Amino acid sequence: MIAIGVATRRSGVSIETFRYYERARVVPAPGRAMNGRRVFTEAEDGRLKFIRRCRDLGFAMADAKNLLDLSEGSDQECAVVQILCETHLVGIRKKISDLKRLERALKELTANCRTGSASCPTLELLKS
Amino acid sequence: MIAIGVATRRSGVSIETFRYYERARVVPAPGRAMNGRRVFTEAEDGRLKFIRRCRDLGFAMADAKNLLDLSEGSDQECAVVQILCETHLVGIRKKISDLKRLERALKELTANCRTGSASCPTLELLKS
DNA sequence: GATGCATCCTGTAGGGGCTACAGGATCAAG
DNA sequence: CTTGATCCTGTAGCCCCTACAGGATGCATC
Repeated sequence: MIAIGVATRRSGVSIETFRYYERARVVPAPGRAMNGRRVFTEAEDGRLKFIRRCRDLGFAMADAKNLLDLSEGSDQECAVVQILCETHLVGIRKKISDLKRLERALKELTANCRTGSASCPTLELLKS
Repeated sequence: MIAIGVATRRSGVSIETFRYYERARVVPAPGRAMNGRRVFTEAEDGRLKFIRRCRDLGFAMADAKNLLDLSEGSDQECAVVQILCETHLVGIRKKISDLKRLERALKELTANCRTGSASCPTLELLKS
């Protein structure tokens, strides 16, 4: 008899977010008590934690759901999991290098930014 | 007499995106020709490029607009610009370190991922 | 029993920053 | 005169929540 508040607190997902997950069919809808409130089983609790962990690792919702499905399937296809993770890793690395380029560009842009000049060199650079 | 297609192609902003900018009042609406089509001046062209550059540097829309306003103001307050850039830089660096943590976590998660095992170690770790 | 607070419910709207249509009108070239 | 490019408005969708409004319960206390 796990209530929504308990389940979500345990997994670190907010109540609102869980309801969104339910609506979006990320996780199957839990059963209901007589009073209409959601009742979570341990399995549903686990699923929520699983999804949350995937999200924390930066996986997209679709990937998270995919991984969840794989983890519940009879044959846990390790190869598929590996591909998903590897692809994600590539994306993360690309983001890092993109941000590093941004960092460099921004540093360069503001390199001449010293108080005291009449017009702002940074703005001048942005203007072209 | 610059048409929307030309102006947006020049700045690298798509037509649809420009119309969104206009709607969202990111840039002032350009004038219209007799036939109802937008007519861009050089100034509007420049603004579009400016915004685009800011976006390329990862600035949020609000910041980009802010910088644009600053660049068109009479006194280009360099200090404000500097603060905006510095804050943005901090955000970028945080994102980089967050992603690096992700990268490490993901690498660790999949470290045991070798073909041939009965159950997928990665999934086991995600399950907890 | 009444009060009060916590918890839960549904439903809807908003956010950021576009993108992708549908369904037209107009223009320029051949 | 026809074709194809360009433009117009308006609306809906994307991702992943978040934030209400407006209510119904549950539980502890007086």
